[in-house]
Amino acid sequence: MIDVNLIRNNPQAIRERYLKRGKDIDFTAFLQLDEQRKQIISQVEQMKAQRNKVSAQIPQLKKAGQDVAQTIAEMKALGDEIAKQDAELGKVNEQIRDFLLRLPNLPDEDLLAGGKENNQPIYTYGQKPTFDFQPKDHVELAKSLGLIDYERGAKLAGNGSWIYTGLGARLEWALLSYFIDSHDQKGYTFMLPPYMLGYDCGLTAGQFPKFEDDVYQLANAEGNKFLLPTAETALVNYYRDEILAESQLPKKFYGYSACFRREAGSYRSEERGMIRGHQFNKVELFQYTTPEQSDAAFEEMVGMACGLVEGLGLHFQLSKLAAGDCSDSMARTYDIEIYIPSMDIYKEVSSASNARDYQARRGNMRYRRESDKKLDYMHTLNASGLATSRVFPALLEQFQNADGSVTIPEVLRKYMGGLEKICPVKK
RNA sequence: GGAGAAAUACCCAAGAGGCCGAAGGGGCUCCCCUGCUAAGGGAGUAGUACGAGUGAAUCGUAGCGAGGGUUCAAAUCCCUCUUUCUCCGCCA
Repeated sequence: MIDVNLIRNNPQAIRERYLKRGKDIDFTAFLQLDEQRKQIISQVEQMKAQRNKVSAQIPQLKKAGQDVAQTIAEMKALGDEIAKQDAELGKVNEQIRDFLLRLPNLPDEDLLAGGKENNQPIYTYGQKPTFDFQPKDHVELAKSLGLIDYERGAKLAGNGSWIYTGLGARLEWALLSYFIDSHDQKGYTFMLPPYMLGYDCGLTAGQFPKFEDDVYQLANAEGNKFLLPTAETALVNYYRDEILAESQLPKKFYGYSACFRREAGSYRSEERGMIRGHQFNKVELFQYTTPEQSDAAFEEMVGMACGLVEGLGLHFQLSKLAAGDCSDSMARTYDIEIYIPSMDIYKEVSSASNARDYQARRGNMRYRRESDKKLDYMHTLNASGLATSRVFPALLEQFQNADGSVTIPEVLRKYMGGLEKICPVKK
């Protein structure tokens, strides 16, 4: 949610900032509603003040032995009018709230306008691997090495599901362990959140009400629960409706969770195997900061995510996303795109974003400033660190050898009993 | 899943339709006394959101877990929900 005053003060300027996202938003009707709201509030509060005043007098009049029937009748009428106006106000407020909740975040000023085509690669690590043999894609590799069972995954849970088996499970787990150890060394606190979250979590994160269909809703759970699409959705709600002291910030967390996404209507046919599934593993970095701290925090988190991929020795590029390609809740996003040889494209394994105060406003998460003791909204930031299930296929493809084996990166070996190489299984 | 109890300000806690924005403690802040890591006395201590006003002050409205309802008037009565605790059952 953005600051309403921005719209009140200069709707044209805000409209222009949204145009960078490719969204033309007309605030005329909203501003009328906003005026209407103020009018009703003034009226209804005057009436309530009157009612409070007279109600306080009634017991005194009674004590004095006066007849209060007439006064009570008047107050009854006033009460009815108040109820009517309150209902009207409720409706207006609801419309205002809905409008604001559906507004995306304002993109940072320095972002290029437009969509994907205007994303800018700003850093590259390593280079495209070259093979003096016919390289396999990750699906073939995972099968021949006995790491993934796609068929039985589909048998159990349908298209878009797979099962890690044996060394495949070990490798996935090794990646997670590597990420976890790295983040812990940087002073981030490990969190394991619930996977089933209440509706308000989605509201704060910015997924709801606009993108309710992107997640799995739990039909017979108590309350309005859904399966989290990322640990961010949980972590961003940790301090919902709370006020922290400035000295407590920044708060640095990372969480692991399986992530569940419907991916309805996705490009699954061109994305074989584990590139896009309904369930995948991801470690997520998260920070709560003051506005002054958030730029530095963003750089730190991008750096950590890049560091992980570099530690694995995988070729990737870092892209600064154009305004229209940032997700709705985010003011700026950098993607780490890892190279997938079989597709000859770069695929996102990490998305680092600064939401600024957008999520904090939705979740009412504030801090008290030292300087003037006033309350202000925190900034929230997140970065995948990393999506294991995207790194896995890139790793298989980039580190495959002519004999069909895959070399395990140095940093993962201690998590796999020192194993250096995974070799094809004999049938 | 079944039965019961509870939710009040930073913390503990009173409160049972109007005199309650809320007694009393504790803590914290300031002041006095004393004088020196003790004790005593006094004062202050909802924060917040919204509206009006404005450099400010100030006024109003909401707010006793949340949301509804009854009433001229609700912390107080009624309904729904959430959370916590105790007991039983079941289970990793």
